[in-house]
Amino acid sequence: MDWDVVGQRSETVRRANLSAIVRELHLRGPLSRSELVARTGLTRSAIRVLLGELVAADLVSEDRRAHLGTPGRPSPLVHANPTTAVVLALDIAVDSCAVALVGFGGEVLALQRVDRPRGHLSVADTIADLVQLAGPVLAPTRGSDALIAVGISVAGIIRRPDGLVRMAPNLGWRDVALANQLGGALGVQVPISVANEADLGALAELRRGSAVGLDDVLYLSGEVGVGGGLIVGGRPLTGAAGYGGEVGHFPIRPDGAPCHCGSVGCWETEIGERALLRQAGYDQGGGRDQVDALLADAATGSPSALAALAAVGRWLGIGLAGLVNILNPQIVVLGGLFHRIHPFVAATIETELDRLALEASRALVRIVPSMLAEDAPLLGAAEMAFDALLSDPAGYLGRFEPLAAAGGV
Amino acid sequence: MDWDVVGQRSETVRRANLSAIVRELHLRGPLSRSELVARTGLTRSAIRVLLGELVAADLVSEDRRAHLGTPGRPSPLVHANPTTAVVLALDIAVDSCAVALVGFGGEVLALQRVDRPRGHLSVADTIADLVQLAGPVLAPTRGSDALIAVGISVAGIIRRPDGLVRMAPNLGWRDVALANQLGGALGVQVPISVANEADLGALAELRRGSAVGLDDVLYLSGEVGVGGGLIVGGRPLTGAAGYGGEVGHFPIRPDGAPCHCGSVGCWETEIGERALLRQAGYDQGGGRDQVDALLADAATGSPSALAALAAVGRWLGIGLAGLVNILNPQIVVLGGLFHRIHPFVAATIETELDRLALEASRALVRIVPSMLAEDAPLLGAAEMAFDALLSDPAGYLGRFEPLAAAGGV
DNA sequence: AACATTTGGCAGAGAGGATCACAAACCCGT
DNA sequence: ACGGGTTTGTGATCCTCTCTGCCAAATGTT
Repeated sequence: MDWDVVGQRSETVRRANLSAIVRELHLRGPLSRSELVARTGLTRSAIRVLLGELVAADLVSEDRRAHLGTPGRPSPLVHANPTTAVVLALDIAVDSCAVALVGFGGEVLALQRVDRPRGHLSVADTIADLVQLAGPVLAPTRGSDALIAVGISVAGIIRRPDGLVRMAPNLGWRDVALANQLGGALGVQVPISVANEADLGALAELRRGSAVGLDDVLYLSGEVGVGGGLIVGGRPLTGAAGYGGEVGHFPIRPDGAPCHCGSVGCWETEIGERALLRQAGYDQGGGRDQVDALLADAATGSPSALAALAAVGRWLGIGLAGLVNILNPQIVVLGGLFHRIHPFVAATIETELDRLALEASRALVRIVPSMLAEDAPLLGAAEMAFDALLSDPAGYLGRFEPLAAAGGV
Repeated sequence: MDWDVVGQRSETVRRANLSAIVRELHLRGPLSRSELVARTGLTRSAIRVLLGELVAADLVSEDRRAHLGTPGRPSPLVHANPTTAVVLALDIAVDSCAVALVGFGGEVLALQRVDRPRGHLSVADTIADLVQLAGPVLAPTRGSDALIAVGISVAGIIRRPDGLVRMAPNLGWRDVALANQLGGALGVQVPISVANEADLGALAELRRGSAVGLDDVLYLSGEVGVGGGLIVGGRPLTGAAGYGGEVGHFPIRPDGAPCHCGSVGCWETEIGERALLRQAGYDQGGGRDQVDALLADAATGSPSALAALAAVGRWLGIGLAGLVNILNPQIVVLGGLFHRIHPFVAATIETELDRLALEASRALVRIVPSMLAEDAPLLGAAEMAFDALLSDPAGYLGRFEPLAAAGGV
């Protein structure tokens, strides 16, 4: 049921403390030793020993910090080494594919995104595209042990914990064991995890974006469909099998239009890309270019474009009011399509929230556009890939030591 | 952000292990020592030392178990002592008030419920009623240190962590600091926690009811209003300030009827008690008696009663489909009103779920009536009151020792 | 230049669980 | 009834990890 039904021992303490240090350095950036002491509540001695191991493993480095004018012996600045441990992140979106190499500490060492024609691309073709894209990005890591994991974001319903792609309607996929196939194609031997694009967008905003430091977050993702990523009490809501967060398929208008999912009146049918384009009189299947055109027209005051945005904004507000009531989040982050239309819908959303949401929850929530924009799911995939290192650094300490690896015991 | 940013030490390990043992005994009932060894993963030696402390504090006892036919030395049965540590639970519902005394291990030592006329009862009157009700129940604990905490369930929106009753529309309360007032009136010096009735119903079903052993649970509560209690990843979803779970106010029919909360088309306006009674042609304000009459009529085949139940069942299914999509729970537990009408709506709900919910999540969820029925929130309040003991038993070890208490150090 | 302040370094202490050998208590077969 | 096999409780000792306390180092201040 939870971690605490399993017995703890001294080793557990070490692991937790090492994890706390590594997590702080990865998430909050460089810190002095004394700041680490303050943050973790450990003593200088304990920090020293633990840091010693991390330094020996080349995961972190200590630098003499420039004098900062305070009395007392200066504390060296500890920072994560971005090239000792890196992860590969992949994003399989509807209009594009992307790949990134992210170093421990969060530095983005490389990032490539290519647009793709919309439509049902086969799994094999997609994998070929990704391998081609990842090749040069991955090149610097060949021959070293720096690559520790791969994370993949997919616009679809993904089963946890095995990462099976149960259904990706906009890709035309069903029950695809993506991790296995990609692992072989990429020629990497590290763990590969797959997750839903919205869930990873939420994780990215939580760790690197507009929700840093918060515990209860709703990330709303708009690709062709509408997805949601939920952070509850500081941790991702996955549900029983990883299918949680599908807010786009709440039947918000049960007498409304049929949804491609088989249901009727889903929120997506009112706020999705197709709904927006249809109401504004654009080609529903046109995708990204059509949305660009719509936004350009709206900027020049086109009444039909503005009316369509107002309608979508209204339905956005209605649905968000319900979700705010259910989840009582501190922040709602608008990603994807909603990030792009945010300037045109922000006021309407606030109005609807005032009208419909419970006062207590309403007063606490802010609605903001995504900070990471299009790259949120990609960077979230990287963060997911770092999770194993962050929660148990001890398991990784042996693998980076360049000297100890050569010599025997 | 989370527990693991704070440094761990040996003492933490002891606390966690003690907590694991106490939790197992409280939640799973009597276990042999060897079963505890298996469950916690600790060694016999460690279990022995930890149990020694618990026995010395009189929190648990060891009995020679009746021989059970297996070879090897028999392992003594360890069980929680129900009278060493007890909690008082109070339930302030719309139609009734209840009080219970629950012992460590979960035994209900006393339970009293009294009906109350519906309407706006003052805080002072309610407190007086509760004190009168609690008096005899609490009598056996006077003069001892057995009472460790009080938990209160209220049909309203409660702020965490201080338990302020922000709004209880069916009681007519607003911003009531209930814990302070009740503590004085009851004459107890122990911590008092207050929480929402649906949240506690969910907790009770998770620990003692139909959701035992599950991690993702939606408890749907129907008093006059409709509330929800969510268990996500094994722990309660509270949201940023404790207001989470208000599923009754999802705008499921935005062109529908105004809700007393100020919004329009809330789920509650379609499935709440008033909606049920209205559609069946009964007095909306009649409350419990009217519902009983409706159910009796439905049992004899009354078309209007059955039609109203069918309509409510349909809207129940529609809303649950959305919630199942969002939360991907393993189980949905119907409490309160929905527990009572379950036989009449179960089939309709399942049909609507088949029609509207995403296949992946739909396949995993079961819809069941509450096992604990009317007492779920009350028993949940008791479980909440036990939380401090379960998560840090070490803090309580000193207070029960009858011998050590007398002699000083 | 002397002092105050903060921090790193290091040895010893303390806490807590694991290990291991042994004894106790049960079963079963003869 | 008796001895072997099996499982479990007991207790001494060991191992791991952090804390405590003292000293040295590095900086600012007077």
